Amino acid sequence: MDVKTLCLGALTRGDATGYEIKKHFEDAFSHFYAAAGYGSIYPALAELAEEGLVTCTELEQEKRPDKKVYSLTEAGRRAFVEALMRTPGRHKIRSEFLVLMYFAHLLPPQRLAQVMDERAAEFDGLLAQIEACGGDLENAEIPVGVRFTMGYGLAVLRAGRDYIRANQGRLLAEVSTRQAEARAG
Amino acid sequence: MDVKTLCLGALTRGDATGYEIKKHFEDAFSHFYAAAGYGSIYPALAELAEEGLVTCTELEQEKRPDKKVYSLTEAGRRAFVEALMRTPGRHKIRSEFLVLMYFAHLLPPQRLAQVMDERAAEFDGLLAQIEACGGDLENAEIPVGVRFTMGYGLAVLRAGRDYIRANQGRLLAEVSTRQAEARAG
DNA sequence: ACCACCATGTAAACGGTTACATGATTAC
DNA sequence: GTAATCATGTAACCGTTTACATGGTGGT
Repeated sequence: MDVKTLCLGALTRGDATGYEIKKHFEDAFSHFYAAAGYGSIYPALAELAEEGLVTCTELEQEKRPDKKVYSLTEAGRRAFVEALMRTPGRHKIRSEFLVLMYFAHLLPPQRLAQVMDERAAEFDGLLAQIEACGGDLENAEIPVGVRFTMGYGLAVLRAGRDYIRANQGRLLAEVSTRQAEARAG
Repeated sequence: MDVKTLCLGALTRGDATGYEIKKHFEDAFSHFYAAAGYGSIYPALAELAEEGLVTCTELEQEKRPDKKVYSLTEAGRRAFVEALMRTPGRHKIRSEFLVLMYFAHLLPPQRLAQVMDERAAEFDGLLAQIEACGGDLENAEIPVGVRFTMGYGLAVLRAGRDYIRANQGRLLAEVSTRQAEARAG
């Protein structure tokens, strides 16, 4: 799924500028889709406008730079739904964190503790973000799919964080004793 | 973390060909790091050899194509550990699955059911793969870090699969009634 | 018969990240 | 004063994916 398709999706929620689209990704997608940068969003919007999938209205502002507000066209909405029908719906993970942990026996315990702390803290932050947004999962205002992704995030992030916290001490102890044994011969 | 670094890591486990390295990624990394293809592994190994981080021995085989067995050098091992010390250890997810679910209200229930079934089945497959490899997590033969990633995978994949299974019926029902309401006016 | 496994590589295409370029406002 | 927010865009770089190219062995 490329940034163009993602932008179409963001615009199904209402008109927005490139800047606002990026914020939306950070607010709603951060726990399941690595955010795209401006370097890919702005060119994507320009291309979508050329293809007639979005329209662009320039607004002059006082005390602020001008902004370009994009709106989804009917063709854009159709193209987006078709893209959703076609994509295999893969779930890809690239976890340098787990690569680091996989090679734990090669790293000093201090470094491992740091890496685990950082990840648990990040998961706590993402959990807080989901909990803050919209209050509870029973809120009928929230679209059903959005609620699904929030609940999914809560379930999986908690499982990950709890696993890290529960196994941190043991892993550190085991790595320390193994490395001490290795040094002793 | 690029493919070159990942190849160095794979070679800390013992000498291997490019083909075997890819298999190792698929066996051990599949639930936390999207596999690299041959198109990135073979060039990566060639570059590592040029840099003196690995050595390469060509073996002629009968009834099989020749193979090139790569070994980590001392410099390669140091470079790998340094890379592990430097990387921020990020945990990136790109889930088209959750993007699809986020926009559930735009999709037919049939498609949503298919997408959820596929994902739950994939998670079951990954769980089976982890459970098959090495038997139980108390196995002392398995390096501590490898055991950590296996346990992490079991915890998080189970949480994800269980969440999908538990919410599938409700989501489908809600989407159906909402879409019926929308059609009715 | 057909598919999976073993085994290596190249080249083009594609897409995303990063760095650069600019600059006022508002809140701490 | 310092950081974050608002606001857009380009260009070079980097790395991965995909398609192409080849071909014998072993199992169902």
